[in-house]
Amino acid sequence: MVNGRTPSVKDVARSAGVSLGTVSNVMNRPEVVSPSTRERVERAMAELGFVRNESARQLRAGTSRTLAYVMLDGSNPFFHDVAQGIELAAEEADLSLFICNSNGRADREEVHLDRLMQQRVQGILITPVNPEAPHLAEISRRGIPVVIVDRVGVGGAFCSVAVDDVLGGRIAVEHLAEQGHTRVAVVGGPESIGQVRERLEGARQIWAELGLPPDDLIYLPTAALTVAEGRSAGERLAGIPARRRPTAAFCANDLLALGLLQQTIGAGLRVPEELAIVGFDDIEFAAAAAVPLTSVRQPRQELGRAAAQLVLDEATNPDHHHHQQPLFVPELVARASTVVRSRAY
Amino acid sequence: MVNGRTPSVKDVARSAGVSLGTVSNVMNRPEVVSPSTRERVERAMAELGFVRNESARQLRAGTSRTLAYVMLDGSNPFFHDVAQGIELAAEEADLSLFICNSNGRADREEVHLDRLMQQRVQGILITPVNPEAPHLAEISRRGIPVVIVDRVGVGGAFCSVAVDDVLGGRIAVEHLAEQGHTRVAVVGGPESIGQVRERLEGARQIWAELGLPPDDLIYLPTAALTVAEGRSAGERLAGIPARRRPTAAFCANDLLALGLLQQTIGAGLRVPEELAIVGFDDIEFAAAAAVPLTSVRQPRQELGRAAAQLVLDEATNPDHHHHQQPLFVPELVARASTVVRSRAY
DNA sequence: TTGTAAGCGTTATCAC
DNA sequence: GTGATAACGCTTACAA
Repeated sequence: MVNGRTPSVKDVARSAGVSLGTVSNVMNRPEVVSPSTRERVERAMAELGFVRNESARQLRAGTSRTLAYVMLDGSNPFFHDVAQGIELAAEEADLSLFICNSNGRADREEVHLDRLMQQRVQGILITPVNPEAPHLAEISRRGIPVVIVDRVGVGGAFCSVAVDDVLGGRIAVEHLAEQGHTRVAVVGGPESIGQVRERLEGARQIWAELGLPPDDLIYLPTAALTVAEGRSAGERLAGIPARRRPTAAFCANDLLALGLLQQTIGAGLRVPEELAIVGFDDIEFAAAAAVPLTSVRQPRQELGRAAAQLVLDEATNPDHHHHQQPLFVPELVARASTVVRSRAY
Repeated sequence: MVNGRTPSVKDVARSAGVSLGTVSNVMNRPEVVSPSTRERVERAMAELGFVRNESARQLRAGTSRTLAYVMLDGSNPFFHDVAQGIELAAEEADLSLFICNSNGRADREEVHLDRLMQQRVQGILITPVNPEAPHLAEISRRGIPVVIVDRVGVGGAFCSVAVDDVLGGRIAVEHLAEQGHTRVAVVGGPESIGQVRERLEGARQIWAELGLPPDDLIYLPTAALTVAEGRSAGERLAGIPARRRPTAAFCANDLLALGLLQQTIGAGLRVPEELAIVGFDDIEFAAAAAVPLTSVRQPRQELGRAAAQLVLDEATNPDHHHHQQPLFVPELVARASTVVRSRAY
């Protein structure tokens, strides 16, 4: 603290009896300054409590040290796990991570993106409300690397990291069919969400391939991917006459599945004996449910980590030209909500 | 885009045929520039795709437009709800929010705080690993407002926003006593976490006041506040001989309670008939459990919002001198995990 | 109402 | 190995 002001390189230089450039060298290329002066400078820094001003650094250097992730739904732990993976990768690259949450609203998303551009972040990771929204392309055109997370960018306009959602829907329903179910509900919505669309599509595909009658795959649409909507779907399910009622349900995500599970058990039905349930994402709370939930596992942290690596490559590697769109393979984790005897978590 | 470079105020000025200062005025004090020039400038900005450089702004203006929150545990939804409350308040003040996660590790916390100081954030909200750590006081001394969230700052050194944890422990155990329980387990740890210490202390206080024998309040320590530790506590509980076994448990947070609930139901016991369970925090997943969980509710978003207001007050109000430490009153939300008939969510 | 110019704290390019 | 010095893009007096 120098005279009420927070100390600058200039103050450090004066206090250490060296020039301003030397102080900068100590911070940015320590190998170029002699050990003795370096030590003197470092002591001065410590004494004055010098903290480098990142704005000035960034302005001069023209390069920021932060990445950003714009989440789609902050109340879904899935996205926090993704964020955690990004954070790990960012940490390794010695970068800070800005986490924002659009809460599924396009206008909030735009506000956040706007701010991030002003901050000149080094790259933006985003699970977008709509991957085709023009502002995303616009940002990319400005030279800020954009990577779509948990969704495939359209037309190869961006790098993206995602899981094969269609395949995910297939293995979920295939698993139910293997358990002998011949009337299955698919629960999810709104279909404006791409992930939902594809998971449901996968379910329908495999159902047809298995030669099962289309009418026995019953679609229960929901207004959102939330626990509450899962409960409401459960009530609708209960309203179906017993001989037409599905014996199993595939939910487009774990939040829905948890809600459905709660409603079902609360109504006195046994899971999986009277209703088997499969979720999607495999968040931690899926395994922690009273009846541990079978779920289609996404490699949550890995998704984030891979996305961060892609964005860094695009930011720093001059011959990053063709956008990459790796698709991870989802994996079914069978637990007690579909398998009668197993108590495995 | 000018010449491959991202356009600056200078470019806008030239393109609009005005001076650089006028462009700045359009952004910062539009009322001072005539409508016609303003419109001309705005058109030029749009045409060039001008985006203000926040680093430069911050460097010159000496004031940053971001707040930061350092969470204690990113895998606990409670903290995300707090963060959401902060974000709402930040949004209203037109500020960005940096979210970091120390994951309970002091070293990660320091790294984050260091970065935040370099960014010259306007204020730091933190649920610290240890509120007495010297680096917190150090930051505060430098003039960056620090507000402790979900914990009371020691010795009035900081503003803080928290819930009365002792009271929370009291109402939880009082509720169990009212339901007729006379042997109760308290589950939680490590005691190095202040919140845990106080919640357990409240439980012991009321137990003594009710005149119940100390030996009938059985402490089951845990190594962390996680679902897995809750399960493990459940196993230990099951190992207690039936006539000594508690008929109810108070868990220091909902994650533990959820784990305990799962283990208990998985072992074939009925909740609440054979074991009643109370959690703490009232995260969304508490209400969503198969047997909806009774919990001590913290006003999660409100906590964040209040903390943000405090930090802003400290940052902008010159006569913010005495640190405020509002204590919110926790509230018991009774659900099916303790109350036999109720199916209320 | 508009224009001019002096920095903000840092980095990087040169001479020394 | 070290020390001046010119930017970086913006805000804000102050002058016109």
